[in-house]
Amino acid sequence: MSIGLDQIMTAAIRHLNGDPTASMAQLAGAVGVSRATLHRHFSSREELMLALGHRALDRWQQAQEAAGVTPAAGSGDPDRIGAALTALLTHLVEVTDEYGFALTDHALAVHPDLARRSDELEEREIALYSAAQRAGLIRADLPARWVSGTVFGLCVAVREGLRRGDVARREAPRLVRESFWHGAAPRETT
Amino acid sequence: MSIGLDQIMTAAIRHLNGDPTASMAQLAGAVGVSRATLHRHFSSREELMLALGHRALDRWQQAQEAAGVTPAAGSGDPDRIGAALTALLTHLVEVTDEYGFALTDHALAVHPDLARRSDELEEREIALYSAAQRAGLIRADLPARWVSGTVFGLCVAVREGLRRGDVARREAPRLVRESFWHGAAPRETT
DNA sequence: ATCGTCTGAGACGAATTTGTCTCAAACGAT
DNA sequence: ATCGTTTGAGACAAATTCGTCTCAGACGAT
Repeated sequence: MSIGLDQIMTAAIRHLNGDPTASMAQLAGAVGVSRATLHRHFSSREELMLALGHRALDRWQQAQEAAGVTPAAGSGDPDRIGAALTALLTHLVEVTDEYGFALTDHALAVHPDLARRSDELEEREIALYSAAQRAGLIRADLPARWVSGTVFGLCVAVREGLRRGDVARREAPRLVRESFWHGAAPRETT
Repeated sequence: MSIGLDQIMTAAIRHLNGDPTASMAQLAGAVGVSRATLHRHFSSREELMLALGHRALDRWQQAQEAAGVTPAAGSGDPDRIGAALTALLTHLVEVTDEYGFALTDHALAVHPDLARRSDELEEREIALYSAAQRAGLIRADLPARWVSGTVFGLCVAVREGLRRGDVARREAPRLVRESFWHGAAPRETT
């Protein structure tokens, strides 16, 4: 069996998180495999990036499913929607930690298949934010699409913070949650 | 005089905002100039990118100065600090609109000079956020450095929103302001 | 021990990009 | 009209990356 696809992809992603422009040779080295072997698994660089992109989207999708995004949005139940939102944010932080480079990599955003899937996943989240607005959990004076954008922005912020060591991994979920819900203004202390 | 450096850089940045991996030939075409002429002004690609990076940082610095970031932080006056924060957010949105690609471009982040300047500018903003915390304008249970990160994240969100047409240009400042200060939770209606 | 499979090392050509160079044409100022 | 400057077009070599290929060695199963 030698080496598994998963190990290759995992190591490649880890390396790409640090250097998004790494060549196939660099990636092979980082994986601990010869360039020839890397090409035996992924016949071209684009194929590798496509696979990595799909993997990142898989994880994103799993995060949504684990949080019960779509069922919660359809239920209209404020409690379920609130729970789904909280769970989603936590899961998204984890995905960001693993697949951070995918957030801003241009090559991925350009690929039609990935873009389509990404849009699809985003729409599901927007549906959740819309449902949350109807349930009174999220303010209605911000477009749900923009709310989705702020979550994306917070993920980028987490990625940067983790990369530079400014943010402790165990603190990240709380920071995102607090910033997402309440921003930077002081809480109204009762 | 023929063509000015400013025009070249402006056109190059505009094009790089859409395609961050554009080659010198593509940039020359976008500028409306031959590749030879582009090389007469910037002897290498790295030199061009360095100049563009410095230009983006210039604009960022101008935004800070126009908002009076450092003086406000030093004054300790809550009113001045609050005004500086509001002004800063507005100016940052403008800079993001013009130099969005610089937010996430890897080549720029890697350059030592640019990284140093960027860190310096960020520290000034963090000083403002710290001062705002001491003045009670920003909650103290979030690290000032993280608050700076959220602003960065909101800028990335604005860039994406503008690029995809999800966010109207004139709406952007309000969205950023609201999200930064109060997040997505419904405002406590009095 | 042998066979089949997988791997690493490396050579190879193709394609792209970069930086340099030359030369002819266009342009403006005098 | 002429001179000096600037430009565009294109040729050129060098470097990098990519994808393919070959070949020898390592490995496990039988």
